[in-house]
Amino acid sequence: MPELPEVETIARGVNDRVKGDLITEAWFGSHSEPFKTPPAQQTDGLEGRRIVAVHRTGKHLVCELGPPSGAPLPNHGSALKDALNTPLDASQDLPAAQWIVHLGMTGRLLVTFPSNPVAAHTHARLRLASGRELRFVDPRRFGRLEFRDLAHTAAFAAAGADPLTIGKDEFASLFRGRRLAIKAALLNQELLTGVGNIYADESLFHAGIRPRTMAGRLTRPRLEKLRLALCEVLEHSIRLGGSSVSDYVDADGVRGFYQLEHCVYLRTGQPCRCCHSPIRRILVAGRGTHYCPSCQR
DNA sequence: CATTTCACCTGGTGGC
DNA sequence: TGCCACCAGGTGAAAT
Repeated sequence: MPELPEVETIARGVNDRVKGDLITEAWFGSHSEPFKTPPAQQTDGLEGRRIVAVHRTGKHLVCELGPPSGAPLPNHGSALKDALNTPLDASQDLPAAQWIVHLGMTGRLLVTFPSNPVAAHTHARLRLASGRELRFVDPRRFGRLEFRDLAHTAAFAAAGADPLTIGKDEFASLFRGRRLAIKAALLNQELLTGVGNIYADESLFHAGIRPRTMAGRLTRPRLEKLRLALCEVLEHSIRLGGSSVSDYVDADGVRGFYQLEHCVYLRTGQPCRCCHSPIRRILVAGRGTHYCPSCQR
């Protein structure tokens, strides 16, 4: 289940490998679910565009694309860097389109080569001028692919705030007056983007907060403790390449290691790493939720 | 309007 | 061994 650290890891890996590359050919599968923009429209939009950069916004991967074909090829290093750093007046250097990838539950964005065997449930293949191929694979098809032409559409923007950059006051105000469990609030992407089941459970453990605690009843010091725990957990996980609990892999197909650091997630019945009480599993907002009955009050 | 529930999918699990 | 009911969870639509 790709959440913020997994998506950040993939974004960095994909960016390192395809930044500056040219999309020569786009192929899409026939299942309708993954396409927020119709496949034909994505093909038309993507072919002939250069990938300026790939980054993460919440749980979304955003590929910033240059103008359609014919754009002069900058020599990879300096000219591209200039294009990224140039202020708003040089409009032809601005990203002219975006390809937005949401991985859902089981999605993968992989950088391989056309000769490599195509995995089952591959829904998109982008051939690149370098000889590489960018592939989107998603067995459950909860993921989404969207193309935005910035000449006609606004740039992608997340509804919620990024937990890594949000300040103390803004964080506290997100939960004021809310009459739902703090766990449910953490999962709400309109409040915070990027937090899913793993990091909600882990951050609540590190903050010593019960998942069912009413969000609006938490004191400011406890909310600040939660914000800091969330930052630490997310940053630590990014350093370890994310959590591989089911089938998550990065852009190169490599697993992460943060699952080894989990204190509560999927540790039902196992002793708490802190006090040795058995970890409990309950249902909150319809989702499996793990916590330590003694460390979290 | 805020909150809760459910459907969307497939692969993995466990019962028989 | 094989078949099948059941569950997982991110998101958005529908229900409360």
